[in-house]
Amino acid sequence: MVGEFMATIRDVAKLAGVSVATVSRVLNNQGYVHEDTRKKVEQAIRQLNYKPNAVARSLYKKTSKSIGLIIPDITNPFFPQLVRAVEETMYEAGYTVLLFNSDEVLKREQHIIDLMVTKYVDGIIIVSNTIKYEHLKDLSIPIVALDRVISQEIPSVSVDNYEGARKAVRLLIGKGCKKIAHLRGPKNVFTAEERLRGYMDEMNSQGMETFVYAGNYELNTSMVETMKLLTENREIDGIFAGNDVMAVGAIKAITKLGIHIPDQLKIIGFDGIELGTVITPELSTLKQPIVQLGKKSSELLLNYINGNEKVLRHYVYQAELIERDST
Amino acid sequence: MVGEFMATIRDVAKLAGVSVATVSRVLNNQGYVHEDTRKKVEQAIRQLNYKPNAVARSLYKKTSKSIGLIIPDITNPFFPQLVRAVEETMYEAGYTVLLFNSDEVLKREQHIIDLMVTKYVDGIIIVSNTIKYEHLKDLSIPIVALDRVISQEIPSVSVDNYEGARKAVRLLIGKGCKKIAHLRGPKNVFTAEERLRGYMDEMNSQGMETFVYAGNYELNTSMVETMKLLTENREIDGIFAGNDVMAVGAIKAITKLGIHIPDQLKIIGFDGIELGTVITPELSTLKQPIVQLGKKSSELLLNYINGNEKVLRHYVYQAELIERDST
DNA sequence: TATGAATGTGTAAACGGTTACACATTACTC
DNA sequence: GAGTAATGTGTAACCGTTTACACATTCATA
Repeated sequence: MVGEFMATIRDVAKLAGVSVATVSRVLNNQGYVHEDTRKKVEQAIRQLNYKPNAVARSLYKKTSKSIGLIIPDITNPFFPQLVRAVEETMYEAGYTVLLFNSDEVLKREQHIIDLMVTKYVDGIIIVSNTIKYEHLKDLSIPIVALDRVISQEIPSVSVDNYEGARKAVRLLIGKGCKKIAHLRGPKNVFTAEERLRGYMDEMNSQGMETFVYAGNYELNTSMVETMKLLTENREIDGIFAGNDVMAVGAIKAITKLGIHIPDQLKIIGFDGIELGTVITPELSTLKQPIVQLGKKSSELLLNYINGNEKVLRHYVYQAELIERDST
Repeated sequence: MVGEFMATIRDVAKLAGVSVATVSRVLNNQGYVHEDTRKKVEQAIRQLNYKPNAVARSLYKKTSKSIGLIIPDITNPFFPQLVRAVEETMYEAGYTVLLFNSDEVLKREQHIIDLMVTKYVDGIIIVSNTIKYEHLKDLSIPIVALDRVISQEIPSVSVDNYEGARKAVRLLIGKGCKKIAHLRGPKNVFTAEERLRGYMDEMNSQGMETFVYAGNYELNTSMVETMKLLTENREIDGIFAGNDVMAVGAIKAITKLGIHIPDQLKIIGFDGIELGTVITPELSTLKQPIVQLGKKSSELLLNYINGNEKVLRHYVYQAELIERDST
């Protein structure tokens, strides 16, 4: 691998008996280089186990072959797959990813962005509800918003949460549910608001009464809230949870209460994380194409970095209804 | 934030009417700077919204305030917490983390390491069974092995899998299990081998017959294998699964067969991932101090980077027995 | 008051690459 | 065979920092 001594381009040049410019040319495969010279240089490179210094290159080129990925919290089961997809795609394109957990704290996000600017990252993928266009508009590096659209001016890759929610509700109705509650996600979170809106619109269009319960996309509060919901309102026979994690929490509560799923009560989640297939009963859900989201956002960012993408793009995917045992 | 124009140290110097050396001195808070001069410089810095260029700094200092983190796969539920803890600790110390998923493919790991060397990362934390001391010995940057010990020569932070396994088996025996099977993890994986060894030793020391079934730390194969195990050998009344994911797979299979947990069969896992508390019945397990592992490995690495740590250290944590509903 | 230490500042050379430009040489074209 | 284009190579400036060194000035001490 690499020992204490690291050869520089000058060492290679000396050994090969050429100038550094020539070495650089063979390295980057550009400009004219005589075949014999190239051979000599390649030989010297091998002999010294020379690897061009990425930092020096960055300094001159103002590019680092790395991108920043800001997510709220990798511990949230939605993100590992997303991160994996991004890392994978970027790695194949020769880019390194700098990972940051922001907890959606604006101050922290801003600090992270400043940091990345000084490191010459070539682009940023961000998942955030707190950051707004005004915080980003002066930035000179490409940014894409992932999973949430931040503003019309920032390219994005996301899922149609509204339509997905309507599909979820429609399924429950189709299965004969008469009283359908919604365990909503946190306030001011884009995806949660959209899913709530979808629920409301679909319910209203069917002339059904709505029951909305607070939640924050987390398991434990969802358990508590479900307990409350079911004791307060015993005729509820369908629950649309704001995400799979909440649905799993709800299932725990429901099971604890001795209510049978899906006979007495049907439940559906949103996201399509693995957890849903692991629990009993397996969870029906609206599956987001997580890997595709990660991949597409990476490709989009790469296109912007390379200047291929000239117009602002917003990609929207549809969530896929996956029916399993909970409905 | 940062616009198209990025001020350099020369711009600051010019505006403040001093030399770049002086600006550098106030920036790094070292050497003598007259109070009045410092004021002027700080004023200029603010005025230009100047942020020192990390890349240029790296080039000269041969340091990047970043570290590499190589894990097999972030998608494996053990890793998100670990990654979070590392990122957190590093961020607080002013370091950025470069994340890589290696799938434990040696070629890829080596390539990643080469890449990091050219990027002047200050250190590496690696989780790997494939990489060996010989691949690392020529490296001049600090490395620490996480979750697995690679060799005596590489500092490490890990868990006592052997003793943990013995504790798990002892619990099952204490609960009255007569025939205890082990769903083992993948061959040649350090943690899996240690847990197997713990199982064997504890069983043998109690004069009990052993039943070992193959597995690879994954859910689906675990389900299949459990089905096989229970049809082949109906008297099994205790299962020690190599990790929690396998335990969850086993529980699914067991539930499907209509066998009641924990009355007819008890099961215990290893890891202490969140998943275990989410399923029904909640899983008994040997909880690894995942956050501590991440934190300690980061601190250890930082100490090596800063030259504080002079002797090679191996930290070993004990897994904690957590009894829940599956036993 | 002479002298050395402490304080304050600037110049220029690194760090390790890339590339504009200049200068040769060789290959075509008519 | 002259003129032009294509090919091949080197020199040196540049990217934006840090720091060794030199040089001044001020301060303290005997």
